[in-house]
Amino acid sequence: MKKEIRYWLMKSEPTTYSIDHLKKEKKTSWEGVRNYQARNFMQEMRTSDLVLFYHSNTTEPGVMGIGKICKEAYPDHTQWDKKSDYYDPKATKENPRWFMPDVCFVKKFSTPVTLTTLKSSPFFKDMLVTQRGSRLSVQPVSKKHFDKIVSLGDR
DNA sequence: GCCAACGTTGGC
DNA sequence: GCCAACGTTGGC
Repeated sequence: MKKEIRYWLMKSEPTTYSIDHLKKEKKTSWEGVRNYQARNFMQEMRTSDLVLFYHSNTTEPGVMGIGKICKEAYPDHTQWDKKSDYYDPKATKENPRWFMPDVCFVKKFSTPVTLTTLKSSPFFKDMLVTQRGSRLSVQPVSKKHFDKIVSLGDR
């Protein structure tokens, strides 16, 4: 069976969870996503897929480094936790609504690839993240965009 | 802190 | 099933 690596972009607010947190922990469960489109993308993710780790809602939003999917989507336990911000009263154990993969650390860029950089080049103009009003926190990325961003960030 | 863009909710 | 009201995201 053919197995092709796919590429993704995942947003996180650095005050909540930054690339440095991931670097230190090596691995994290991507809990808290409460958007169906983002959830569906996470369910498509396969082990070894690569992820652009993006900082949102910060002074310089942009891609900070690379992660890798190290466990495929499974139910997000915070949906059942009444004390959690991510609690969803409509989710049941029999019928979980929300799923998350585990993401492992690969590398932190020496040079972050900022949203400004991405927006300034026509090469990236059809990326979802550069489109105005794109709030989607988990997005597919093409190989050409992934490779280019890595070449800009990792040097 | 503002606000545009977008997703979700709920009344009808 | 429509759509107005509301809540959230996230750049600036």
